[in-house]
Amino acid sequence: MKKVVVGLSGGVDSSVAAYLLKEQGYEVIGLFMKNWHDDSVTISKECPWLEDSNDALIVAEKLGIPFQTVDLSAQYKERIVDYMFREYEKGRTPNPDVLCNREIKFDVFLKIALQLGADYVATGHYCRKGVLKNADGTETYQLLSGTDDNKDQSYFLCQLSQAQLAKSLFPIGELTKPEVRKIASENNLITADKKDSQGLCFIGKVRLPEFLQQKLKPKKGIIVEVPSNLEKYVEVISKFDSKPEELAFFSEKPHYMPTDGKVVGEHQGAHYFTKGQRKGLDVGGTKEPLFVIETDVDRNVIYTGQGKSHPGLYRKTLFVWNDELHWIRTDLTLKEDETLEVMARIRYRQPLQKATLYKVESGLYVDFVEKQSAITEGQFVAWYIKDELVGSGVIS
RNA sequence: GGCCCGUUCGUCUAGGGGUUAGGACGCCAGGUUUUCAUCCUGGUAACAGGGGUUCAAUUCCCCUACGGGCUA
Repeated sequence: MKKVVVGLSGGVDSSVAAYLLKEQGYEVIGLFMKNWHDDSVTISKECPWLEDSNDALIVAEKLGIPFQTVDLSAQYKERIVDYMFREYEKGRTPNPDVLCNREIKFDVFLKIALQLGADYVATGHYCRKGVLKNADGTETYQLLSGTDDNKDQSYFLCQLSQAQLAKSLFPIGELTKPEVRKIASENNLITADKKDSQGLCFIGKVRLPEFLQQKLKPKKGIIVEVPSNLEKYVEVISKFDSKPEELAFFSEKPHYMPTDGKVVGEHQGAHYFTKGQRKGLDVGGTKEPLFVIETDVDRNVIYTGQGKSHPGLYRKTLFVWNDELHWIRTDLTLKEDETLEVMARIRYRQPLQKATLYKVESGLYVDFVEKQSAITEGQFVAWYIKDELVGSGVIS
């Protein structure tokens, strides 16, 4: 009998995942990860993890499976929280949950599971795993989107490797959220009606500026409103000698100066803001809302533009450096000058966008057919072929 | 120092003898969302101050405080 360790979070999804594995005849062990204790930074109720671990325990008892708790908060702090601070400090916007999957759930946690003698780990992610048989007898694993495309969470797993996928199971990937809840309630799992968790995985909802203030001190700076008719936005019709040259041109973002607009307000630190952000600027009196179009953490200046369609918000092409480029399907890795037609997204739940990948020596261009709003450095771009996530990278 | 104009939610403003004084942006609160954001719904909030006229004044009139034009 195959042994599976399922990460029970205390939510419905992982509860049902455990239930289904049990039904399918696996030997199932429930393992709860505690990764965060500090309630002082979260918005909602205090001690959410205590309630969650209790629920996980009750579910495990109900299913008649062994249950354990592990405390990974040291690793979580080191690999996720510190990474967040480092990225924000650089003026980038990290995605801790993508990292949490790569570094914690499918690394630290996976290793613990294997030590417990498990063949697999399982989670309550809405995604599926495909297996391709190779001619030489080996297998290639696919990360496929969840059947419920309203809940598809493949994006958050975009940094997993073949080795990690090999050891993973996603029991609820074929189900929709309502179906999962139905199964939970039919089997009297107490998590059946529990509200979906939101915010940072394991930490919960936080007010980012307050959270970041633990490490990044406030620093007053100016907010500049850039007019939408700035000369820098005028598209120069240029001739390009090569495709890479053209892509380099379109992936370039405007280099703003405070003199490109007028000062409309003051902020408490450019590194607390992210591109595309509207709330928190505290600047009123405009006809349309102001959106952040650029943050300059060196000069500590935030550049904004008025309205959803401000040209400063849009770009057609982005670039990923080689060392931040990741292929799940290593067999599909592009070589220099090769291209690939894909569907891509730059944020969780963003509808997939038509794009072309173009590999150059130093990295990879992702060239979208439609201009994209708020392409943000530090976030992950993930590309798909049909329903398969084949690779991803950090936007530079 | 004489004769004109302006002062409305935090901000930009609409209005005009009887209005729940409207909107936008901001802010706040919910909702959506396992990242950051976005997005949706709702809420908060104002007639510079003091006198008149009038049944009634934010609106009309007269002063007092902050912003624009001809004049010695």
